[in-house]
Amino acid sequence: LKSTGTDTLTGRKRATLATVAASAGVSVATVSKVLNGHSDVAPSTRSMVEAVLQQHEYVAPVRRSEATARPTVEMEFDLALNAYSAEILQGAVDAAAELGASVVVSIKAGPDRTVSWARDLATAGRRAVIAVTGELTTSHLTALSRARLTLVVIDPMNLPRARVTSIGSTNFAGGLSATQHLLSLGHRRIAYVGGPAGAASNQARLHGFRAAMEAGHATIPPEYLHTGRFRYQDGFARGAALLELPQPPTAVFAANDYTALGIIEAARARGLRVPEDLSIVGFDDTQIARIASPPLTTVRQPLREMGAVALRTALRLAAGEKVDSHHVELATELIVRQSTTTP
Amino acid sequence: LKSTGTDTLTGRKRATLATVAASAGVSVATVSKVLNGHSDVAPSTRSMVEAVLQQHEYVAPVRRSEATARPTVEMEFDLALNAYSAEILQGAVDAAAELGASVVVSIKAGPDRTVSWARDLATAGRRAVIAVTGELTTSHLTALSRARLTLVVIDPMNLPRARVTSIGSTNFAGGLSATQHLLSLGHRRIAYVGGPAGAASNQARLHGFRAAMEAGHATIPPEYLHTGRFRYQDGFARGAALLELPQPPTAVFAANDYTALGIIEAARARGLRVPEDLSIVGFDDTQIARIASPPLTTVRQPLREMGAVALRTALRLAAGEKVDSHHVELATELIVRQSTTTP
DNA sequence: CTGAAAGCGCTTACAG
DNA sequence: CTGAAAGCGCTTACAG
Repeated sequence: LKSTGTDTLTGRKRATLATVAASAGVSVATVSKVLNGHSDVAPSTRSMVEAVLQQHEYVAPVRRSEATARPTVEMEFDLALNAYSAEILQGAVDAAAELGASVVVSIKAGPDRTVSWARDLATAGRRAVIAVTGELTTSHLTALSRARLTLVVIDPMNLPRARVTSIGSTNFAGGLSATQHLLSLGHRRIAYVGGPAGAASNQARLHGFRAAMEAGHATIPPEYLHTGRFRYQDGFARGAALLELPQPPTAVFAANDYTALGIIEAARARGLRVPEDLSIVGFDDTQIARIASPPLTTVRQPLREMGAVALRTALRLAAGEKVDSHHVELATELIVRQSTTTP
Repeated sequence: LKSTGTDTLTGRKRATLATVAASAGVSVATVSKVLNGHSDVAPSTRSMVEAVLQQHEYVAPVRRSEATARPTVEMEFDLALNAYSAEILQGAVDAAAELGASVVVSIKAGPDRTVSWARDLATAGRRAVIAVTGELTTSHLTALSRARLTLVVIDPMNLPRARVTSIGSTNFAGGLSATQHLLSLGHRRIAYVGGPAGAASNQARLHGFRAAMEAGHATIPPEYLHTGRFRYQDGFARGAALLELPQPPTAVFAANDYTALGIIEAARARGLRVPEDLSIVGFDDTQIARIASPPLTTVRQPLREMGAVALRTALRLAAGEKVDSHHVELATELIVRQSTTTP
């Protein structure tokens, strides 16, 4: 006859009003009033009860309507939304629609994730959290696991040591094919304008670049190697610096499309033509690659599909199913447009 | 001691398992099993009970957590997500975060909205729906009003005759200032590459263009007027056509940024330089305007703020508050960058 | 301001 | 396959 109240994922019992009341030395009724913000509770009692609720990690019970009807996943973006986020989100929303699920969008605000943040999400009935391109901190992970929320990360900035499920793409292969493309056109002086030195995706792209250059017996002068933050401004500034060099590159591999567009503009501002005077390859194949002038040769990341896979994986994990692999890498593909030609 | 179970909005009693069981002539236990998909129910009983549930419009009880903690708004985009949607969404999500609300993203899939679609949203606990740049059909409105859901539209394609709350921007003033800018640079041969002929925002921009041209005593040859669908390809195709003309324009006002980028590329593909050989003004000031090559002179719509205002208005209306006006227009502003110069 | 107690809406182990 | 009944977790009118 008893309902266990057991959390399916962790096996730990969920705190009930009764638990909390006993622990706080008050009646269940009083705890209920505190939870509902009723005014007829002494301030001192209220704060004491609130502390005990915290301590027991009380979460409102999940109703069937929440539990079955429309699973909801929180998709959290680290930065302002843009064409890149839009593609990933599109994939997740499409996949959710197929499964009858919902996607809530949020944008990381505070400096770091707190336990109460995660608990609020659990209370609001979220099944899982998908973090996009975020930096995974220990507090982030702790908060989520305390709240018993499933986490899936897309293209994380750092590779977490804990066993976190992540979705990425074949960045090394992408860097390799972008560079091989430039080499095969006859370029030898090729620069790389990358992302943050610590970013996992940037490292993989850089190593792909290096591997192709070595295989092609092309040297990389140190002044051809730049880091950045995946932004247009980085491309503009680094691109300008590269073009000032006594021996400027004839081609640049940019670590993403925004950076590539910045380099295009740096070239245009100096009266140089792309691709005649400078070839540029980007990375991502967001919408901006197609509408750039000239249209950008770039390495396609299947962003929509990454969003879709993340959503499906998150839901599967939240339902207690196993997934084959804790890290999935989808294939990248070189898309040749008009920003590259022979030197 | 009784809890009313009354729907606060309609005053109608919500059906409970007991109601349904009595009506179906079975026990409460059986209804519960049907709802939870347990296997120990005869198929005939199951389908009969399901029919009665339907008929009584049974909805699972709403928990405190759903009812108070986090109001949720459904934001529905008519087309695939892009840089434009991203800006609006960003504004809505930021405003929601301030109010402790959540934004669920969906993308219009089917040809038209059904009553069950709206009821599903109500069942899932949505407080309101925000429709972005959609075409408002009667069935859309009927479905929402039947489900007693608040609707706010952003930049709708058609001006609904019913009293719908809508958020837009000063498109006429924007079209005017874009054109005045080109005229003041000395241009006389100015073309307009617009959106759909029936789109309200396009009409207002076109009339702003016309008003400025008339005031400046500049004539508009009919072949300088084009419609489109706000897409890059439209700009590319129409731009190419304009440049083929025996008497090509020296400047083009494009009805949005995507169209403007298409025109830039059409010019570049013909060996023309922007702005030296052709000046171009866009509309929206999405991120792509800043990263275009050259950076695009454009009319800024405060897209983020439009998203924020829509969200706040939707929540206010859903809470039963009155709003001052059923149509709000936020101010546009000309942003001069590098795609315009003297002819 | 507090809590005992009634009650609500739902679920479930079990008897038939 | 069905339902009476125990029970869970929560809320609330009311007595003190």
